[in-house]
Amino acid sequence: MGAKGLTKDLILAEAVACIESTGQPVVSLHEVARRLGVKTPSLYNHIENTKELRYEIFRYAIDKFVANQKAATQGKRRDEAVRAFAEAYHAFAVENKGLYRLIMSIPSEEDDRAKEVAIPLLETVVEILSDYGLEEETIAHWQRVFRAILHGFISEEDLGYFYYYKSIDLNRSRDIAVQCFLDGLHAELGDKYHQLEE
Amino acid sequence: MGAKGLTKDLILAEAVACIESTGQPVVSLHEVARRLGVKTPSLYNHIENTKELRYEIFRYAIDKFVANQKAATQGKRRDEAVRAFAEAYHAFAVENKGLYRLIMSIPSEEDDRAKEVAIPLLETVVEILSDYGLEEETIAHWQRVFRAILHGFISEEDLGYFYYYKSIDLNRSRDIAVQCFLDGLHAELGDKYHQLEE
DNA sequence: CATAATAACTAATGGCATTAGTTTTAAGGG
DNA sequence: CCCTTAAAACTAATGCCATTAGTTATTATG
Repeated sequence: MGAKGLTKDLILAEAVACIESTGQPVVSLHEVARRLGVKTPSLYNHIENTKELRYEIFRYAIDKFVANQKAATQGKRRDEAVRAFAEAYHAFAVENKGLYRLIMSIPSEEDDRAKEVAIPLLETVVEILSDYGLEEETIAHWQRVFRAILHGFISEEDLGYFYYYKSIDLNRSRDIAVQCFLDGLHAELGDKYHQLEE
Repeated sequence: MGAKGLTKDLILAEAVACIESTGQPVVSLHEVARRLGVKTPSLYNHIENTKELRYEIFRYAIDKFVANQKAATQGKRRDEAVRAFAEAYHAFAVENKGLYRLIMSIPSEEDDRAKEVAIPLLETVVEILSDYGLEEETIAHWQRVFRAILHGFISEEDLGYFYYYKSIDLNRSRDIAVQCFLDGLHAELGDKYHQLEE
């Protein structure tokens, strides 16, 4: 029915491409329209406004992130899964800077829809920690600790706050952080830890 | 010389007030001018542009943050200082949401000036960790771990990503995170830890 | 009191989001 | 195969904001 065959998916794809190429979590309709060879107002036939587009990109980003994390931890359990998760998390954030930044800038600004979308991300962590046989409340705490470490590290690194001591290996620091988390988790487990490892 | 006695400091103060009241890390010149009862272009007699104003606010925010952290850890050492630092860090981020967000959004975007300004923030952490008698490289790693945990936690909390399991105490999670860090640090110290505690 | 420096202003431009209203396109019925 | 019609894409316009150029007003100082 239309003229140039513009669709919501095409707009989304172009917006994502834009975000990925700039590394910025934002993109203007102007820019997306320019890249698609249409005028800005034409986009409004397919999307509500920038906020909705942002939300759609957010959903896409979460899906991609979750898939990435699931693939990385597939078939792994406990410490091995934790380490793989951390590794994949960092790699995703580095390779998809714009999308990761978007994921980490949306929820507070948007309505509760965004929070719903992000649940699977949380679940990937909870699933791994569930394998340690901890109580649900304990898992809730440690899942927060784990995510705080992962996001905090990549965020500070991305911001340039780990720029000092630049001769000192960042990957080594990250390994220490992850090991610190694992040691803490093992301590929480107490005797149960050794039973698990048998 | 002037007409209404506008100064850079007045503009800065109003911009800060604006950021604090909205909790957002950004403020428009329009808004600042309106609150000061002048027209937007008048601001340009005192500042270069929005970027420079942002930079000035950033400096102010860092100063306030560093003062807050120094005051909180004054006279304390090692674990006690670490815990006080963490507590004060969280309190600052909660009570000065706009400024904290600004601190955590600037460096990567701005030029290297911003990185310089942020050094004292790093130093407050390094000073505390220096008390453990670790090698400089080890301090560099653990300082990164500590800051990652602190920022990661407040950031996820602020974003609403700790919204799930909302019945489970956030402060308890934070205590676990800080204790996890301390345990990791103690393990790094090995035998030296017990010597320090004597 | 006059002047020069500077503050603050008005006017204007350009980028972007958004809306209203118009034209174009193409799908489907006759 | 054409003609209708609904949706797509467009033009025009508004509003918000940053920024610049050029003008007016103020005040310190000679």
